[in-house]
Amino acid sequence: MKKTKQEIVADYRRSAILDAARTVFARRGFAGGILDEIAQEAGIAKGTLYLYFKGKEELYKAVLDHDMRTLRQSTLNRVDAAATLREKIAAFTLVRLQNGDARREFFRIMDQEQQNLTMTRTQYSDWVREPVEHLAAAIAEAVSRGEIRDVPAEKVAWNIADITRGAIQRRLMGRSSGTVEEESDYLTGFVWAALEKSPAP
Amino acid sequence: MKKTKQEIVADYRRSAILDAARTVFARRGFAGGILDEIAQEAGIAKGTLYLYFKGKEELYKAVLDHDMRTLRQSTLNRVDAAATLREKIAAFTLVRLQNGDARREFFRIMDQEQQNLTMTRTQYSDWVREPVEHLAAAIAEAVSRGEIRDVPAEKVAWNIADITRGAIQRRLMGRSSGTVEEESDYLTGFVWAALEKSPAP
DNA sequence: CAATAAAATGACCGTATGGTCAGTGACAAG
DNA sequence: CTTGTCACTGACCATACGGTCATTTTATTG
Repeated sequence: MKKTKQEIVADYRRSAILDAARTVFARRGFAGGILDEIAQEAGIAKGTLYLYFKGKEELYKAVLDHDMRTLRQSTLNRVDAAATLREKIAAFTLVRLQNGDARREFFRIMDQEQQNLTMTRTQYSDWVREPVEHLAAAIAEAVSRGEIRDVPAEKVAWNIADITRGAIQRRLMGRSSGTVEEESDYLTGFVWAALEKSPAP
Repeated sequence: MKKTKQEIVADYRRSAILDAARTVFARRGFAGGILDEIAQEAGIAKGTLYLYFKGKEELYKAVLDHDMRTLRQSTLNRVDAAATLREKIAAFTLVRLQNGDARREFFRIMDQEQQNLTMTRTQYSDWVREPVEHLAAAIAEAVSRGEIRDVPAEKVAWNIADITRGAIQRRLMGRSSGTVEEESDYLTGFVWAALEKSPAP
């Protein structure tokens, strides 16, 4: 069924509001984010916000939902598509770094989002955990195949997530000059050196 | 010169206020932290807060100042005291983990503190950077001595800081069961495997 | 074009909270 | 005991902000 003109306009408004909200929440956090400012940024009046979202909290959740879902999905896709463990690690770091560069504002929100919104935290922390656990499974399998050293798969997977996040943050703060590919290569190489059984002398 | 009774009481008040503020800011962040709540937690009236601090921002900064200074100092002491690179890495991870366990509230604030208080950010980011750069120097030196592989010292130092921070966060969130010593040993071992020149097969 | 419906607006309201200050009382000095 | 000082108090104020809704603007229909 074709979209009516109203639906198109409504979709456009909705995403304009989400973009504005992302910008403002990234700048000031949840508690500090001001709805008047979001409305202005979106080019509408404050009252209009309430035609599309129930209130501040729902708006915030809508931003997080959308962006985290996207990040989770693209990470899973690329990690699962990779054939070898090393490629999976490279894929993981690269997707995250690319996302970090492309959607700075969302990553700023992610950093703050450590404890707020306790109600829905389980949901979000699942979305964070899932890709890491896919990595962990691949690591465990590589260990059992004897491809790499005997390491605790889950811990290592989280370590990979941690150094990737750190690299992204340093990029967001303006340090670190190279391309995301270079950064991903470096990270993958570092981790691989820790996993390798016996590098040639 | 001996402290007068007033000075003793004043010191006590001051630190009670700092403790209360740390608790509340850790729970609700800067924007959400309520001065009435801090006063109640400290067992004083709100007006009294203003006898000891100029306002909300100064109070927040006082907490961060005190705790970050302490963390920076204890990290530097222990890292610099360690003789070998491996011991320095172990020292770094261990102090941070110990601090993470002992001062959960401060670390929760740290996590949130990514962009607020832009004025003083340079100050704080120096305090974060300094210990990492001591590590980096030790790594660079070990590289030039041929003790470890040829790695980019600064990057590796930040990677160590990143995995340590991640480990602390997972502990704060209630996952991860072992002692801080076990965790530190694991992290050190992981990093060392990545740095080692040629492990015996 | 008129009539009607739908969408958007922004002035307005209530509440929460950072900050103030006139008043209180505990304590020290004499 | 009296007096003066000063840390302390909490009622109070001003402001900011989330949320509402009567009114206005825009779109649709006949």
